[in-house]
Amino acid sequence: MRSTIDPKPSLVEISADMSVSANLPERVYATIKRKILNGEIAPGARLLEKSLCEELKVSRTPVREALNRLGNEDLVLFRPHCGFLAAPLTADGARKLKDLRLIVESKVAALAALRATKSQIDALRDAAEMPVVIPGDDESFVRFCQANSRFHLLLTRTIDNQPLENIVMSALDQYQRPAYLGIGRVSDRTKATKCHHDIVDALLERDPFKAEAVMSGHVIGGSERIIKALVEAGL
Amino acid sequence: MRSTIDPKPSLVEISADMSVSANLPERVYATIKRKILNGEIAPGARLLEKSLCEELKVSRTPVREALNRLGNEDLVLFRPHCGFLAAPLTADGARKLKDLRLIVESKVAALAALRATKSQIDALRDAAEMPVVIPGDDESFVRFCQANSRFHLLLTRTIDNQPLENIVMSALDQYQRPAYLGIGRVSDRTKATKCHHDIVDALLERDPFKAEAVMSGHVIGGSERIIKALVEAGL
DNA sequence: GATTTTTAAATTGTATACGATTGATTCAGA
DNA sequence: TCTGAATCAATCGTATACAATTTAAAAATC
Repeated sequence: MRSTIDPKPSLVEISADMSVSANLPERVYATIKRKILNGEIAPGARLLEKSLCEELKVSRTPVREALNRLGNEDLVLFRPHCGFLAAPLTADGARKLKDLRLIVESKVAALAALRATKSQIDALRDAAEMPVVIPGDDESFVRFCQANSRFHLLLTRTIDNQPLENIVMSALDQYQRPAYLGIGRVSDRTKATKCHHDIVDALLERDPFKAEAVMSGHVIGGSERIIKALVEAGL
Repeated sequence: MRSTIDPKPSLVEISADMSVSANLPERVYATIKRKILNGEIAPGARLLEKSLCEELKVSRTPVREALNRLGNEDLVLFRPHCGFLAAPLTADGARKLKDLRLIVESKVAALAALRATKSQIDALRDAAEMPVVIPGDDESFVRFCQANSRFHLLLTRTIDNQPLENIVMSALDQYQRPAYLGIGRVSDRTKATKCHHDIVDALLERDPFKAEAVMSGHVIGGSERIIKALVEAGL
């Protein structure tokens, strides 16, 4: 995410309303991003600058800026002289995303166990509980994903490191994409809630090893299912 | 770094010659980046689009694209309607960079111990040796920094994960900035070389815990010196 | 002399125009 | 009918023009 001098909002929290307020490039960025994440723009689809301009009623300048920023987040690919593509969804990509999350988030959990304040841990406990998912109800599933992202983001925030937050946010965004497309869309609410609470417990006990181990299991567990589903879908 | 479909070059390796070849936005990006990293553009300095255009003999479009990309790497800050600033150099920023490197690179080392192939480890052993630094000779110091970055990047490459590589590259770039400005510019060649060899040994022994521990020490050791120097410089 | 207001210059924000490159379609030839 | 080349349309790459905003400087007031 591009750095601004003013406080940087969390993507998870703002992506919904962002597309109506704020300045032009930000709005365009948020809109295209949302369309890619929720599958409105299919993986691998070509992104025509002109179409996006007409759709969003803006010129090419802010559209190109938005596409460049999305390129930095690996949500779109860029090929010189050929334009932009929505990033394809592949099992290999999901595997790499899992590795990235494993590396970053497991260690984040460990460090959080050493550093998080009591009030931060309290906030995490509140965020640990995952909402119920009603089968067939998209809304409830979206809420589930957002609640999960929120917990992971809140945990990352205890480290107080904006670039780190951006990395985790970006990974979580990408992580949700298959699910939004109906691939590997299993929400084991009980298990996720338990993992989150276990992590909170580890923080309270100031046990970095436990925090790291639980987080590793949580990341791997969730990812394996998605990777498997992607393989089965022939991706 | 922006994703292209074609293989992505390492910044450390190409930053020198990049500024003459390649396409326009890439060239502009590489040039401005180099100027910020080596201190030619001072930390906190305002980056006027017009000046950069005149200097590089291009229009504002590629310059703005480059500045946006540098914003994503936290090398420039962006304030709406006020333009871009070269990121200031602060002790707090260095602390956060240390945390980021600690989180990412320590776990990269651990994972590398589990996954690196024999030939990758051989390549790392070759890259472990750091060149001598002749006091007062900038060239030799630049070579020292590049050799260090190269080792860390090569280690990261064993994970085979482009976004991860980009994160480490970006962190290494920022990490070098104070040194290029003459702040905390101590090159303990012997110590660095030993750390690198210890990591290689850990990989050979397939010992993720040792790899992680050595890397943690290496990152913290190097950073502490720089943070201390920044504090003493009143930043 | 300090502070506020006004005014003007400079800079960024956005749109658009033009040239370069690419990819697709058509037409000719085998 | 299939292959290949040539042409054409569409899209991207870059530059530039104009509008909106800000900063800073100068003047006026306290």
